[in-house]
Amino acid sequence: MPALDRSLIQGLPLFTGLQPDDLDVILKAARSARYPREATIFEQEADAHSFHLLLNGHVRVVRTTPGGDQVITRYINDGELFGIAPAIGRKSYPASAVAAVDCVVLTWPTHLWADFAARFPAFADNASRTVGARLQETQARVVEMATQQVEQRVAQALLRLTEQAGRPTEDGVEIDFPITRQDIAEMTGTTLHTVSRLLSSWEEAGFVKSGRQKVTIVDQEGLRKIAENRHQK
Amino acid sequence: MPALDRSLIQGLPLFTGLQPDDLDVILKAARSARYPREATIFEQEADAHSFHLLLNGHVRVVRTTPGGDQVITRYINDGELFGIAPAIGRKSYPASAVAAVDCVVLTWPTHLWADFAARFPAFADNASRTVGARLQETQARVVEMATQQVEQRVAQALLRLTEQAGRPTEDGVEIDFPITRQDIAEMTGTTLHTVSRLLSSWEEAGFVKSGRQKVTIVDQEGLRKIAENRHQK
DNA sequence: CGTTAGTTTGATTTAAGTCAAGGTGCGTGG
DNA sequence: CCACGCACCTTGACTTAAATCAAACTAACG
Repeated sequence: MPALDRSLIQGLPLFTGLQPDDLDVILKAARSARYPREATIFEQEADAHSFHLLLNGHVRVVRTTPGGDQVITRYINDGELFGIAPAIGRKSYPASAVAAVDCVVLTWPTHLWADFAARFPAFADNASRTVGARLQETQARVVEMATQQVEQRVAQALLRLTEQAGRPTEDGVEIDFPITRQDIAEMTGTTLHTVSRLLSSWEEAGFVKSGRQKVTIVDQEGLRKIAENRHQK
Repeated sequence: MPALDRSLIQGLPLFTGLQPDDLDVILKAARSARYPREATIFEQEADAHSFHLLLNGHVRVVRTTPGGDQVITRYINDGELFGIAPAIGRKSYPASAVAAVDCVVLTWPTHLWADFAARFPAFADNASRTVGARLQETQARVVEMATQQVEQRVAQALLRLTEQAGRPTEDGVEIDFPITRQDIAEMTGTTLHTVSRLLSSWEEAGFVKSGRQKVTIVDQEGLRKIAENRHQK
């Protein structure tokens, strides 16, 4: 196995403040793996033996309820940590992680988390900032779910996706991985039917273009008006 | 001003693993204050100059949306940190904190967070576990909002409140601070009318007793059946 | 080229919000 | 100490957003 090169990770926010030597130490302990589209990286409730960093690709984090409903907790993008349950004292993963496209992932055994945190304060710091940021985001989402209508939530979700995973095309900004109506429904707490109707009507109004597992935002400002409930009905 | 005694905080999970001397150092930097019922401890969007520990009482954390809707993010109970925005790299508070009853609060200037974290690894660790736990909780709440009906969410909210702030009485377990129908609505993303109707029907069924700003859970198991959607309609 | 996963759209139902009006317990000021 | 007023609570009637039910269409993949 060729050694992993530190250039893979040295630009990442997670590792700012670390010495090149530190990166090498960290990388030496990592295992890298590829996951094809739709492969499961880890399973909800499974023993949390590892934590992960997404080098390349997009990962869907999904919680399944006892009743069988699924909710997409978040999408993980290039350079982000995921499956960090162990870091916050959990024995098992609270959600499953599935590759939305072919992915390259670095993986470390859980017990190294504490080592890294102790040895590299900047790492501990950055990681804790990551968790903090996710808490903020998640709380914002609770507020959204509590106060906004489906239409606004779906518009907001699309805007966030374009920010995090948008790829400019001639028509506008396309979400850079395959995403179904069902996926969008699971992100926003609605049904695929409602999402389909919304996309149809937005397509008619010229805000988006969409097809099978594909959404392109044509008019961000227009969508933002919907998200903020400032548009003409 | 009399020095704060370390016995005030030494039993708290937040400080496990710290030496008595460490506690003294930490306490020496704290300012303690009392807040009467309904007093604002800090305001959303305000400059986050301090972080806080609730010694005694109950604090409501509330987010207000641009549209003026309010959502109760969480209740803080004895011994918990709050207003730790600075810890996760925020400049301003993302929510307001209001005393639900008369409260005693320890307060430190924000800049000490980094000092404490650097000087007392156990503190950094415990705090980071706290943030992690809140992330878990908040994500669970998103799932709830996305998949459960109002009835189940309200039942669940009451069960959580009794766990965190229940006081046994002859009738059952009473929530240990004044709480309105509106408050419960703001915790669960519904309206005071719907909460009122639910409480009325549960009172009739013998699951709860409630009055002005007061709720007592009489039959936890019964409520749990509702929360998990296992009850006879 | 057939099968299946994903999508669309119409019709109907329903959970919960909104609108409206009174009722009631409690703290305050006279 | 009492009564006045306000904050909180209840309940009925109606409306509506979004779910559910149902069916057909279509793109991609093997």
